[in-house]
Amino acid sequence: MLDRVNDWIWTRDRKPASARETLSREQIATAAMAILDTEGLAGLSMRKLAAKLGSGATSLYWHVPTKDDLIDLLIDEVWGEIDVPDPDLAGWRAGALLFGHSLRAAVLRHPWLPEVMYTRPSIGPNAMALGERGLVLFGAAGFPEHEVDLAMSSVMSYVLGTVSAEVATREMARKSGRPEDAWVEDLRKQAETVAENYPGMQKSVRRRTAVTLDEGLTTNFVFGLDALLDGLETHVKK
Amino acid sequence: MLDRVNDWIWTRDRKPASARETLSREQIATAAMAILDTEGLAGLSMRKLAAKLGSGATSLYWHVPTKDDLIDLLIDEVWGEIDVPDPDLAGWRAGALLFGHSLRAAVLRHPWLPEVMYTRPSIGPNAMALGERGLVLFGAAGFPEHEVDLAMSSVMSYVLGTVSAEVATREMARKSGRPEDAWVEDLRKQAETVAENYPGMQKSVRRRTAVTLDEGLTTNFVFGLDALLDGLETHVKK
DNA sequence: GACGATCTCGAACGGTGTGCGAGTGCTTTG
DNA sequence: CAAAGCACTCGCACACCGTTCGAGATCGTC
Repeated sequence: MLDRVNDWIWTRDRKPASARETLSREQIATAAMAILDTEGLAGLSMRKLAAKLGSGATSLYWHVPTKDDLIDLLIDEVWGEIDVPDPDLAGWRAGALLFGHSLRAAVLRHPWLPEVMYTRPSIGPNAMALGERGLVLFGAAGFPEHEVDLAMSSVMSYVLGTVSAEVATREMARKSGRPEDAWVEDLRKQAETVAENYPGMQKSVRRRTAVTLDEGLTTNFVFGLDALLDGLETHVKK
Repeated sequence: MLDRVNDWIWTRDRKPASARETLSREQIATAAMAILDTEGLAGLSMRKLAAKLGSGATSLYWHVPTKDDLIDLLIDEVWGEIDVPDPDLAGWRAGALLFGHSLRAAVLRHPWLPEVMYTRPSIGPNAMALGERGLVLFGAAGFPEHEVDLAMSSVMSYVLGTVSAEVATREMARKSGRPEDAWVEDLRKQAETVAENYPGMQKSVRRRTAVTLDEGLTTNFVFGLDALLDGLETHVKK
């Protein structure tokens, strides 16, 4: 370079340990997460991701073995966002409720999760830590030992199942590009035609569309979670 | 043609209405279902499907607008396989239990379902009929009217959530190519290393791998379903 | 200045879903 | 019997995908 002395100073003043400016796995992961959260699973391609980072597509493969591995990383990142309260603070029931809501919120923040989470094992570090804290929470409730796993996994399954369906609905609304209440109204009209010969479904659709989308989905979620926890509570030894 | 007279007779003797032998939407659907059930979602491509039917890939597009539409068709087919008992026969609780087991069995028969069912609405004819019969079943239980939808959908969500995770496990075992018990043993070893610093998870893994894969998954499923139904039952007016 | 490690990346391979338009066989009409 | 029109098939091509390979650039270290 022409101005070698200044360049020397510059580069010396910057952290001398870090070599040239380079891609990192963390950088890739956060960029990928951003694309997933805004454009969904179908919107994430290695080329697009690389473009967002201003690099060549195949450069990514030096930092990440495979697209699937990258997604594994991101899934585990999501598991890391979930709150599992200490049972000493709020007690088991309240803790489980909080856990459920936190799990739901995380999935709503990352609506691509249901599409991928059922196709691979969850054995990343955050998944492990989540499981451990969950076992502590449910262990403190007083279930017979062999039921602790069962209780926890039934709550997780309920929450993930409900919120997966919820995400599907919300994504449809979002992708339609229309205002949410207008979309609900459209849906009602359409469903009423489709459900012409099904009086029960007719009424059901009408009931569901009588409230806000968010309100309806939340009520739905809470109702089932409460019922499940009610049922589980009868198993604890007092 | 050379033998025009005979040809005339031949063609006349065959149903004159049906024209030449041709592809049909049903044919395509059943072939696609077969591929999905044996090779999974990733194993289904339009070219492979066409090859299986002995036709050109793009011929399919005359009968089916799009691959996604085809999958919608197949999903609705699955909904059609599910049993929703008449509440007069077995009562609500037993009926709901049966419904849950039937739903689980259907998903286990079509393990590709969780990967796709959360990405689209279910408004096909079979989905509608299923919903209607479900509402009848849960309606007969004696829930307050506004809770009928909630109760039914919580059961569906629980079952689908649980069985989605179950399918993920089973598919992993299947794809490993090893005998099931050997795979479980491998999993136990691996999980114990991964969960090194998590004593609760350690014990949990050991508990889970102490029984058959099938036995463990079934117990898990039944436990949560029973608990949920217990919780729901307190809502019915006696 | 040379070497080895680290990192980037263009070209290419074998796949994907699907639009287009030409072609083929069958039925119906003149 | 010919001609027209419909129902259906399908090869080609396009734009995209994940990923491999190997050549190159840039660095710290001897």
